[in-house]
Amino acid sequence: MRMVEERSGAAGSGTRARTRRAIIDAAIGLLAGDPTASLGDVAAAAGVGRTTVHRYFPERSDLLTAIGTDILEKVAAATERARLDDGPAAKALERLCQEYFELGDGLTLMFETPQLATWSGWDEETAADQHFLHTVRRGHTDGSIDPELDDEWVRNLVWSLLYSAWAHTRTAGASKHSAMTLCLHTLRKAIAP
Amino acid sequence: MRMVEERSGAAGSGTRARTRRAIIDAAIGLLAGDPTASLGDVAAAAGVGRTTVHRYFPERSDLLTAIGTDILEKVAAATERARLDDGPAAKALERLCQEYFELGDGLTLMFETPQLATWSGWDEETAADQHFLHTVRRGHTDGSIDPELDDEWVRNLVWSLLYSAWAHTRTAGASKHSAMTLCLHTLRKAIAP
DNA sequence: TCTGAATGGAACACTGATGTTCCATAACGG
DNA sequence: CCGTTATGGAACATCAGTGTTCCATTCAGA
Repeated sequence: MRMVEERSGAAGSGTRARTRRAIIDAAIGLLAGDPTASLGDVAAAAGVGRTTVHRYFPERSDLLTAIGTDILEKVAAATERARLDDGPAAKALERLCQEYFELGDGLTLMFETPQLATWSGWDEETAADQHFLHTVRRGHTDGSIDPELDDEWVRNLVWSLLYSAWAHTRTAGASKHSAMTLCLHTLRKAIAP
Repeated sequence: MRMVEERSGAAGSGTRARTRRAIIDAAIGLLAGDPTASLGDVAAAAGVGRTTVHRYFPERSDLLTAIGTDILEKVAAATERARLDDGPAAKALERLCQEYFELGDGLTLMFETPQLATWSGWDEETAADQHFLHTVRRGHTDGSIDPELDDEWVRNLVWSLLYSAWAHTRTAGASKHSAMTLCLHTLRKAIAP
């Protein structure tokens, strides 16, 4: 008999948690490149047997859900770190941009995998999303963000720029840093009043 | 015995050409929403039997190739219409943006379907692509485009903005016109020196 | 009208992914 | 060190999509 560790979806720490993470991380990296990759591929990428993948995620959809949840958590954490309420809203968005950029493949997945969006907690406005939109509106009043630009438009814009930045590192072989510089430079000019 | 009409991939005009178009158009609309849609779904969407689809495109990859070619042609035509060499480069890009916007679902497909990009004539620089990059560099010298912005970055930026604009019409339920206005407004500010 | 072209649908074989079960082995942890 | 726990791999049933063949029917156009 063992302690009940998995009470709220978060597995206890130990061997299981580590394996679980390995599978999710491998899946994110792999699916970002090819959303149709098979579970066998995921298993291979994670360095575990296909059976083990099924042991942790009985159905493919279970894995997708876990990935979705995982990314949402990362987004929430990144939003937290950006301290959106500090200083001018425009500056806050730039900080957020940098934080989100670190999500890497998770970013690509959110863009290219509508299947993830199918899962429940997505278009239902996240707390992070609400916070983002609110910050844009704050920018409208504190004069640091162009009032012509809709809050939802700014959100879409930020995501697009981030996607572009990643694409830029791949297609133009630019360094992460220079891509981020271009990204921030562009964002700053785009949202300036 | 009949005239040899299909000499260069472009089927002759008549029943065959019309059916072919119906299939390609349906496929573009469907795959934009779900890149994994089956050929049976495509057939249903086109209002033809699955057998007929296979008659025109023996393998799935043949259909994908045809779609890729079709979109490339549309892009080329749109580039033509934008008259990139007329007036200030920045204005030229705005015109191009408007033309590309009309590609609709084709736009989404180019973004979300790397499988299409797998096919030959993609990252091999298209004439349209060359023309685009050249126009950006022209903008650097004629002073209408921020010299800080790499030509490839501007290209990625334009595509991202277009994608954002379409996403905006869906998520925010904005009209095509207002989305385009935001898009152009943002582009103008982003590339201004 | 009349003929060849175009189509739809059924039936079939084939393939790759999925999900399950079972068992032997390896690793972990007390 | 030993028992519990986790794992890998093989074998299997199932399923959906794919691609093919054949035939009866419909349609287009001369």
